Amino acid sequence: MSDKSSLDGLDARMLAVLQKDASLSVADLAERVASSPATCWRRLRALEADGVIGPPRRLVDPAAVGRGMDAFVQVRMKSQDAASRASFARAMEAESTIVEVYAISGDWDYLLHLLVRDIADLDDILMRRVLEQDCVAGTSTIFALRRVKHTAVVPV
Amino acid sequence: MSDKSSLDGLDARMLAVLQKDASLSVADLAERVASSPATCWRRLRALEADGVIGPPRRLVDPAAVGRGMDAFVQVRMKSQDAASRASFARAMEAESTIVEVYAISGDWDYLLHLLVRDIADLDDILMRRVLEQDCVAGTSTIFALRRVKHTAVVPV
DNA sequence: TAAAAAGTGAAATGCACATTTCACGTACGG
DNA sequence: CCGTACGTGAAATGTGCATTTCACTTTTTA
Repeated sequence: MSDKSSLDGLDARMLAVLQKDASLSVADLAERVASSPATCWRRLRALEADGVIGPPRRLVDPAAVGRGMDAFVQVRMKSQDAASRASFARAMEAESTIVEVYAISGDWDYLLHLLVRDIADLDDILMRRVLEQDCVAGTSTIFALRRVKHTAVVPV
Repeated sequence: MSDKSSLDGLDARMLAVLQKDASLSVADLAERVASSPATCWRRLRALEADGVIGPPRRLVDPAAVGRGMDAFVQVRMKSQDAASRASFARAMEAESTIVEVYAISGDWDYLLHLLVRDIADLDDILMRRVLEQDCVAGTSTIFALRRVKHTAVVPV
Protein backbone atom coordinates (compact mmCIF):
# COMPACT_ATOMS: atom_id res chain seq x y z
CA MET A 1 0.00 0.00 0.00
CA SER A 2 0.92 3.66 -0.48
CA ASP A 3 2.72 2.40 -3.57
CA LYS A 4 2.79 5.43 -5.83
CA SER A 5 4.85 3.65 -8.47
CA SER A 6 1.72 2.43 -10.22
CA LEU A 7 -0.02 5.78 -10.73
CA ASP A 8 -0.14 6.42 -14.45
CA GLY A 9 -2.21 8.82 -16.50
CA LEU A 10 -5.27 6.61 -16.60
CA ASP A 11 -5.29 6.19 -12.82
CA ALA A 12 -5.00 9.94 -12.45
CA ARG A 13 -7.93 10.56 -14.76
CA MET A 14 -10.01 7.98 -12.93
CA LEU A 15 -9.20 9.53 -9.56
CA ALA A 16 -10.08 12.98 -10.83
CA VAL A 17 -13.53 11.74 -11.78
CA LEU A 18 -14.13 9.48 -8.77
CA GLN A 19 -13.20 12.12 -6.22
CA LYS A 20 -16.00 14.29 -7.54
CA ASP A 21 -18.59 11.65 -8.43
CA ALA A 22 -18.45 7.94 -7.78
CA SER A 23 -22.05 7.33 -8.82
CA LEU A 24 -21.09 6.47 -12.39
CA SER A 25 -21.17 2.88 -13.53
CA VAL A 26 -17.88 1.32 -14.49
CA ALA A 27 -18.95 1.56 -18.12
CA ASP A 28 -19.66 5.28 -17.88
CA LEU A 29 -16.43 5.87 -16.03
CA ALA A 30 -14.56 4.03 -18.77
CA GLU A 31 -16.05 6.30 -21.40
CA ARG A 32 -15.18 9.44 -19.43
CA VAL A 33 -11.54 8.46 -19.08
CA ALA A 34 -11.26 6.98 -22.58
CA SER A 35 -10.73 3.36 -21.56
CA SER A 36 -12.67 0.10 -21.37
CA PRO A 37 -14.99 -1.17 -18.60
CA ALA A 38 -12.80 -4.19 -17.90
CA THR A 39 -9.67 -2.12 -17.48
CA CYS A 40 -11.41 0.47 -15.33
CA TRP A 41 -12.86 -2.24 -13.17
CA ARG A 42 -9.43 -3.77 -12.60
CA ARG A 43 -7.77 -0.40 -11.92
CA LEU A 44 -10.54 0.48 -9.49
CA ARG A 45 -10.03 -2.70 -7.51
CA ALA A 46 -6.26 -2.13 -7.52
CA LEU A 47 -6.66 1.41 -6.21
CA GLU A 48 -8.88 0.09 -3.44
CA ALA A 49 -6.46 -2.71 -2.59
CA ASP A 50 -3.54 -0.28 -2.49
CA GLY A 51 -5.42 1.99 -0.12
CA VAL A 52 -5.35 4.90 -2.56
CA ILE A 53 -9.12 5.31 -2.38
CA GLY A 54 -11.60 4.38 0.29
CA PRO A 55 -15.18 3.21 -0.04
CA PRO A 56 -17.71 5.51 -1.68
CA ARG A 57 -19.02 8.12 0.72
CA ARG A 58 -21.81 10.67 0.92
CA LEU A 59 -20.46 13.96 2.22
CA VAL A 60 -22.82 16.18 4.18
CA ASP A 61 -23.12 19.93 3.74
CA PRO A 62 -22.49 21.28 7.26
CA ALA A 63 -24.65 24.34 6.68
CA ALA A 64 -27.58 22.12 5.75
CA VAL A 65 -27.49 20.41 9.15
CA GLY A 66 -26.92 23.47 11.28
CA ARG A 67 -23.15 23.26 11.50
CA GLY A 68 -22.41 26.23 9.31
CA MET A 69 -19.57 27.71 11.36
CA ASP A 70 -15.93 26.75 10.93
CA ALA A 71 -13.62 27.48 13.85
CA PHE A 72 -9.89 26.90 14.19
CA VAL A 73 -8.28 26.56 17.58
CA GLN A 74 -4.57 26.60 18.26
CA VAL A 75 -3.49 24.77 21.39
CA ARG A 76 -0.36 25.00 23.50
CA MET A 77 0.52 22.10 25.79
CA LYS A 78 2.09 22.21 29.22
CA SER A 79 4.26 19.26 28.35
CA GLN A 80 4.73 17.06 25.33
CA ASP A 81 5.37 13.71 26.96
CA ALA A 82 3.85 10.56 25.52
CA ALA A 83 1.16 10.31 28.17
CA SER A 84 -0.06 13.85 27.53
CA ARG A 85 -0.10 13.36 23.79
CA ALA A 86 -2.05 10.13 24.07
CA SER A 87 -4.60 11.56 26.46
CA PHE A 88 -5.02 14.62 24.28
CA ALA A 89 -5.47 12.52 21.16
CA ARG A 90 -8.08 10.45 22.96
CA ALA A 91 -10.00 13.58 23.94
CA MET A 92 -9.91 14.79 20.34
CA GLU A 93 -11.24 11.51 19.01
CA ALA A 94 -14.10 11.62 21.48
CA GLU A 95 -15.48 14.92 20.19
CA SER A 96 -17.18 14.65 16.81
CA THR A 97 -17.36 18.42 16.44
CA ILE A 98 -13.57 18.45 16.16
CA VAL A 99 -13.13 17.12 12.65
CA GLU A 100 -9.40 17.67 12.17
CA VAL A 101 -6.42 17.85 14.51
CA TYR A 102 -2.86 18.51 13.42
CA ALA A 103 0.36 18.61 15.44
CA ILE A 104 2.04 21.71 14.08
CA SER A 105 5.27 23.64 13.88
CA GLY A 106 5.59 27.17 15.25
CA ASP A 107 4.35 28.89 18.39
CA TRP A 108 1.54 26.45 19.03
CA ASP A 109 1.46 22.68 19.40
CA TYR A 110 -1.85 21.73 17.80
CA LEU A 111 -4.28 23.12 15.28
CA LEU A 112 -7.92 22.03 15.59
CA HIS A 113 -10.68 22.41 13.03
CA LEU A 114 -14.19 22.43 14.44
CA LEU A 115 -17.62 22.44 12.84
CA VAL A 116 -19.88 24.23 15.30
CA ARG A 117 -23.46 25.46 15.40
CA ASP A 118 -22.61 28.90 16.76
CA ILE A 119 -20.25 30.69 19.11
CA ALA A 120 -21.95 29.34 22.20
CA ASP A 121 -21.45 25.83 20.86
CA LEU A 122 -17.77 26.53 20.28
CA ASP A 123 -17.30 27.97 23.74
CA ASP A 124 -18.96 24.96 25.28
CA ILE A 125 -16.72 22.47 23.46
CA LEU A 126 -13.61 24.54 24.10
CA MET A 127 -14.31 24.55 27.82
CA ARG A 128 -15.52 21.02 28.15
CA ARG A 129 -13.25 19.09 25.77
CA VAL A 130 -10.10 21.19 25.41
CA LEU A 131 -9.39 23.56 28.30
CA GLU A 132 -10.50 20.95 30.81
CA GLN A 133 -7.60 18.75 29.77
CA ASP A 134 -4.89 19.34 32.34
CA CYS A 135 -2.17 18.93 29.74
CA VAL A 136 -3.44 22.03 27.90
CA ALA A 137 -1.74 25.31 28.74
CA GLY A 138 -3.72 27.69 26.55
CA THR A 139 -5.62 28.22 23.30
CA SER A 140 -6.26 30.80 20.62
CA THR A 141 -9.39 30.79 18.49
CA ILE A 142 -9.84 31.85 14.88
CA PHE A 143 -13.28 32.09 13.32
CA ALA A 144 -13.96 31.53 9.67
CA LEU A 145 -16.02 34.42 8.33
CA ARG A 146 -16.54 32.71 5.02
CA ARG A 147 -15.60 29.61 3.06
CA VAL A 148 -13.79 31.00 0.04
CA LYS A 149 -12.87 27.56 -1.24
CA HIS A 150 -13.60 24.11 0.07
CA THR A 151 -12.84 20.88 -1.72
CA ALA A 152 -12.22 17.30 -0.71
CA VAL A 153 -10.36 16.64 -3.95
CA VAL A 154 -6.72 15.68 -3.54
CA PRO A 155 -4.68 16.87 -6.53
CA VAL A 156 -3.41 13.96 -8.57
CA MET B 1 -32.67 23.43 0.31
CA SER B 2 -30.69 23.78 3.54
CA ASP B 3 -33.99 22.96 5.18
CA LYS B 4 -33.01 21.53 8.53
CA SER B 5 -36.60 21.26 9.71
CA SER B 6 -36.89 17.75 8.30
CA LEU B 7 -33.91 16.13 10.03
CA ASP B 8 -35.26 13.48 12.37
CA GLY B 9 -33.56 10.57 14.08
CA LEU B 10 -33.75 8.27 11.10
CA ASP B 11 -32.17 10.83 8.81
CA ALA B 12 -29.39 11.32 11.33
CA ARG B 13 -28.71 7.60 11.53
CA MET B 14 -28.67 7.33 7.75
CA LEU B 15 -26.24 10.23 7.45
CA ALA B 16 -23.96 8.73 10.06
CA VAL B 17 -23.69 5.56 7.99
CA LEU B 18 -23.55 7.18 4.55
CA GLN B 19 -20.80 9.61 5.46
CA LYS B 20 -18.57 6.68 6.27
CA ASP B 21 -19.68 4.19 3.65
CA ALA B 22 -22.12 4.69 0.81
CA SER B 23 -21.37 1.36 -0.82
CA LEU B 24 -24.22 -0.40 0.95
CA SER B 25 -27.37 -1.24 -0.95
CA VAL B 26 -30.54 0.50 0.11
CA ALA B 27 -31.69 -2.76 1.67
CA ASP B 28 -28.51 -3.10 3.75
CA LEU B 29 -28.71 0.53 4.78
CA ALA B 30 -32.29 0.00 5.88
CA GLU B 31 -31.25 -2.88 8.10
CA ARG B 32 -28.40 -0.87 9.66
CA VAL B 33 -30.67 2.01 10.60
CA ALA B 34 -33.62 -0.17 11.56
CA SER B 35 -35.97 0.88 8.82
CA SER B 36 -37.34 -0.40 5.51
CA PRO B 37 -35.78 -0.23 2.01
CA ALA B 38 -38.66 1.84 0.64
CA THR B 39 -38.43 4.42 3.40
CA CYS B 40 -34.64 4.62 3.17
CA TRP B 41 -34.84 5.06 -0.58
CA ARG B 42 -37.30 7.93 -0.23
CA ARG B 43 -35.32 9.61 2.55
CA LEU B 44 -32.15 9.26 0.51
CA ARG B 45 -33.69 10.99 -2.48
CA ALA B 46 -35.08 13.72 -0.22
CA LEU B 47 -31.67 14.34 1.34
CA GLU B 48 -30.19 14.63 -2.13
CA ALA B 49 -32.94 16.95 -3.31
CA ASP B 50 -32.52 19.14 -0.23
CA GLY B 51 -28.79 19.41 -0.85
CA VAL B 52 -27.95 17.81 2.48
CA ILE B 53 -25.76 15.19 0.79
CA GLY B 54 -23.93 15.21 -2.49
CA PRO B 55 -23.26 12.38 -4.91
CA PRO B 56 -21.20 9.42 -3.71
CA ARG B 57 -17.48 10.14 -3.85
CA ARG B 58 -14.21 8.25 -3.59
CA LEU B 59 -11.82 10.13 -1.33
CA VAL B 60 -8.11 9.78 -2.03
CA ASP B 61 -5.46 9.25 0.63
CA PRO B 62 -3.03 12.13 0.02
CA ALA B 63 -0.06 10.18 1.35
CA ALA B 64 -0.75 7.41 -1.15
CA VAL B 65 -0.35 9.80 -4.06
CA GLY B 66 2.69 11.68 -2.80
CA ARG B 67 0.84 14.58 -1.18
CA GLY B 68 1.59 13.59 2.39
CA MET B 69 2.32 17.06 3.73
CA ASP B 70 -0.31 19.43 5.13
CA ALA B 71 0.58 23.10 5.24
CA PHE B 72 -1.43 26.04 6.53
CA VAL B 73 -0.75 29.53 5.31
CA GLN B 74 -2.13 32.69 6.84
CA VAL B 75 -2.43 35.63 4.47
CA ARG B 76 -2.67 39.36 5.08
CA MET B 77 -4.04 41.58 2.31
CA LYS B 78 -2.99 45.08 1.39
CA SER B 79 -6.59 46.06 0.89
CA GLN B 80 -9.92 44.33 1.20
CA ASP B 81 -11.83 45.94 -1.66
CA ALA B 82 -14.12 43.84 -3.81
CA ALA B 83 -11.70 43.68 -6.73
CA SER B 84 -8.88 42.35 -4.56
CA ARG B 85 -11.09 39.75 -2.95
CA ALA B 86 -12.37 38.55 -6.30
CA SER B 87 -8.93 38.34 -7.86
CA PHE B 88 -7.60 36.52 -4.79
CA ALA B 89 -10.48 34.06 -4.84
CA ARG B 90 -9.83 33.39 -8.50
CA ALA B 91 -6.17 32.66 -7.82
CA MET B 92 -7.14 30.26 -5.04
CA GLU B 93 -9.55 28.38 -7.28
CA ALA B 94 -6.89 28.00 -9.92
CA GLU B 95 -4.48 26.11 -7.67
CA SER B 96 -5.57 22.56 -6.91
CA THR B 97 -2.94 22.17 -4.22
CA ILE B 98 -4.85 24.73 -2.16
CA VAL B 99 -7.77 22.64 -1.00
CA GLU B 100 -9.37 25.01 1.49
CA VAL B 101 -9.49 28.77 1.88
CA TYR B 102 -11.23 30.63 4.69
CA ALA B 103 -11.68 34.34 5.29
CA ILE B 104 -10.90 34.63 8.98
CA SER B 105 -11.14 36.83 12.03
CA GLY B 106 -8.03 38.01 13.88
CA ASP B 107 -4.63 39.26 12.81
CA TRP B 108 -4.73 37.68 9.38
CA ASP B 109 -7.26 37.86 6.56
CA TYR B 110 -7.18 34.36 5.09
CA LEU B 111 -6.29 30.86 6.15
CA LEU B 112 -5.20 28.44 3.42
CA HIS B 113 -4.90 24.67 3.67
CA LEU B 114 -2.50 23.09 1.17
CA LEU B 115 -1.68 19.49 0.31
CA VAL B 116 1.91 19.55 -0.89
CA ARG B 117 4.54 17.03 -1.88
CA ASP B 118 7.31 18.58 0.19
CA ILE B 119 8.66 21.90 1.36
CA ALA B 120 10.03 22.81 -2.04
CA ASP B 121 6.58 22.25 -3.48
CA LEU B 122 5.05 24.51 -0.86
CA ASP B 123 7.61 27.23 -1.47
CA ASP B 124 6.96 27.08 -5.18
CA ILE B 125 3.19 27.46 -4.80
CA LEU B 126 3.56 30.16 -2.18
CA MET B 127 5.77 32.22 -4.47
CA ARG B 128 3.93 31.56 -7.68
CA ARG B 129 0.27 31.59 -6.62
CA VAL B 130 0.12 33.61 -3.42
CA LEU B 131 2.95 36.12 -2.96
CA GLU B 132 2.85 37.04 -6.62
CA GLN B 133 -0.65 38.43 -6.13
CA ASP B 134 -0.21 42.16 -5.73
CA CYS B 135 -3.10 42.35 -3.28
CA VAL B 136 -1.17 40.16 -0.83
CA ALA B 137 0.83 41.98 1.86
CA GLY B 138 2.38 39.02 3.65
CA THR B 139 2.06 35.41 4.78
CA SER B 140 2.91 33.10 7.64
CA THR B 141 3.31 29.36 7.19
CA ILE B 142 2.48 26.56 9.59
CA PHE B 143 3.50 22.96 8.86
CA ALA B 144 1.59 19.98 10.06
CA LEU B 145 3.98 17.56 11.71
CA ARG B 146 1.34 14.88 12.02
CA ARG B 147 -2.32 14.24 11.41
CA VAL B 148 -3.69 13.48 14.85
CA LYS B 149 -7.27 13.26 13.63
CA HIS B 150 -8.76 13.64 10.19
CA THR B 151 -12.35 12.97 9.31
CA ALA B 152 -14.76 14.12 6.61
CA VAL B 153 -17.72 13.23 8.80
CA VAL B 154 -19.94 16.16 9.73
CA PRO B 155 -21.55 15.58 13.13
CA VAL B 156 -25.31 15.12 12.84
C1' DT C 1 15.51 -11.04 -31.13
C1' DA C 2 12.55 -14.25 -29.02
C1' DA C 3 9.97 -15.83 -25.06
C1' DA C 4 7.64 -14.54 -20.87
C1' DA C 5 4.86 -11.40 -18.28
C1' DA C 6 1.65 -7.96 -17.77
C1' DG C 7 -2.01 -5.24 -19.39
C1' DT C 8 -5.98 -4.48 -22.65
C1' DG C 9 -10.82 -4.58 -24.46
C1' DA C 10 -15.01 -6.80 -26.72
C1' DA C 11 -18.41 -9.68 -25.59
C1' DA C 12 -21.02 -13.11 -22.62
C1' DT C 13 -23.07 -14.19 -18.06
C1' DG C 14 -26.08 -13.96 -14.33
C1' DC C 15 -27.73 -11.75 -10.41
C1' DA C 16 -28.25 -8.17 -7.17
C1' DC C 17 -30.43 -3.98 -6.82
C1' DA C 18 -33.16 0.31 -7.48
C1' DT C 19 -37.71 1.52 -8.05
C1' DT C 20 -42.83 1.18 -7.81
C1' DT C 21 -47.14 -0.27 -6.14
C1' DC C 22 -50.50 -0.86 -2.73
C1' DA C 23 -52.69 -1.33 1.64
C1' DC C 24 -52.13 0.21 6.16
C1' DG C 25 -51.10 2.94 10.46
C1' DT C 26 -50.55 7.40 12.47
C1' DA C 27 -50.70 12.39 13.38
C1' DC C 28 -52.82 16.42 12.72
C1' DG C 29 -56.57 20.11 12.06
C1' DG C 30 -61.11 21.39 12.51
C1' DC D 1 -64.27 12.73 17.38
C1' DC D 2 -63.84 12.22 12.43
C1' DG D 3 -61.56 13.00 7.80
C1' DT D 4 -57.58 14.29 5.38
C1' DA D 5 -52.83 13.96 4.45
C1' DC D 6 -48.69 12.03 5.08
C1' DG D 7 -45.20 8.57 6.19
C1' DT D 8 -44.48 3.57 6.42
C1' DG D 9 -43.15 -1.17 4.90
C1' DA D 10 -43.90 -5.77 2.50
C1' DA D 11 -43.79 -7.52 -1.73
C1' DA D 12 -43.58 -7.51 -6.91
C1' DT D 13 -41.02 -5.77 -11.13
C1' DG D 14 -37.72 -5.63 -14.58
C1' DT D 15 -33.22 -4.29 -15.87
C1' DG D 16 -28.81 -2.14 -15.27
C1' DC D 17 -24.53 -3.42 -13.89
C1' DA D 18 -20.48 -5.80 -11.91
C1' DT D 19 -17.72 -9.47 -13.03
C1' DT D 20 -15.43 -13.03 -15.91
C1' DT D 21 -13.60 -15.05 -19.95
C1' DC D 22 -10.66 -15.20 -23.79
C1' DA D 23 -7.96 -13.79 -27.56
C1' DC D 24 -4.92 -10.14 -28.51
C1' DT D 25 -1.28 -6.36 -27.89
C1' DT D 26 2.30 -4.25 -25.53
C1' DT D 27 6.19 -4.26 -22.53
C1' DT D 28 9.89 -6.49 -20.23
C1' DT D 29 13.96 -9.25 -19.73
C1' DA D 30 17.40 -12.42 -20.80
